[in-house]
Amino acid sequence: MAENEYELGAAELDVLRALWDGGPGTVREVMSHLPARRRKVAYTTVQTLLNRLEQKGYVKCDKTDLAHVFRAKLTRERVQRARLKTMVGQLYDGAVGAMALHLVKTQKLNREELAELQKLIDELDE
Amino acid sequence: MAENEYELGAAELDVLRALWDGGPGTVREVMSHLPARRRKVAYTTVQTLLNRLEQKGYVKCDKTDLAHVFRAKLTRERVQRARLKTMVGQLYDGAVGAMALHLVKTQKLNREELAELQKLIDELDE
DNA sequence: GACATCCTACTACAGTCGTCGGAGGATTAC
DNA sequence: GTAATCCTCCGACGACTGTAGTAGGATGTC
Repeated sequence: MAENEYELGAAELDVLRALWDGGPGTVREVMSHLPARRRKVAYTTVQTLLNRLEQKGYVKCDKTDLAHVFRAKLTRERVQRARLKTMVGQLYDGAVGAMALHLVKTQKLNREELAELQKLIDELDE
Repeated sequence: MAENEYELGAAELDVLRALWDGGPGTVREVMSHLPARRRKVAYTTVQTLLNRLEQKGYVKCDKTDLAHVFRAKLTRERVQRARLKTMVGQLYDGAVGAMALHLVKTQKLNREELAELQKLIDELDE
């Protein structure tokens, strides 16, 4: 169960992000933290998404009050890591280096980002 | 239409990879280049996948011979780039630097990969 | 020419995802 | 206390995915 970590659709992921960004909250609160492009979905849609997320183990739900309070169970980092790993396996045959290179090369890092990356490399390098 | 570039399921992606890896080929040839874990699917499954890929514009199909010959229309790089971009948007709020950092930090690059990355940074840096 | 074989076309089916509506219970506002 | 609200629960529906079976045409084999 804890395996299929990356099995999240785009809408589910947006809801999870709303939880990460806005902290725990009710359906309505979560809805208000959705990214703009997703803001116009129906209340019950968000509710459904939240429930599915709960079933999948990404979210926990406190049902003591009338309006249930949802809270992310997995951190953003955890999900990021899993997705990264999936992608490196799917598109780079597991070659992390190739993916990193490709990322830096094609997605235009600015000077600061490059510097930071440089620093990280130096640290790892000694 | 050319938009939903990343809208590929895992199985479809594996088929596309088989085309990238093995070059153009018939259903049967493509099947033989599938990654081991996907090797046991039925012939017609691969056929269906290939046809869907064609409908989506990822693959072109030469129908002159009895056994049609399929060929990838998009390069691996193109798809990688699109996926990277999607992911950076979905999970890093567009912060490419953060994603690069995270990738390098959590997915364990070896010494050579670090060196290569270093070289790339140097090049970009001047 | 009859049979085995290979290939395509079409259909199907269950599971997931995104989306919501309606029923009906709880709370609030008069 | 009655109406308006808000919330949850449940069911649904269409699109997309993964998977595959079947019909039937083309080809090769004796």
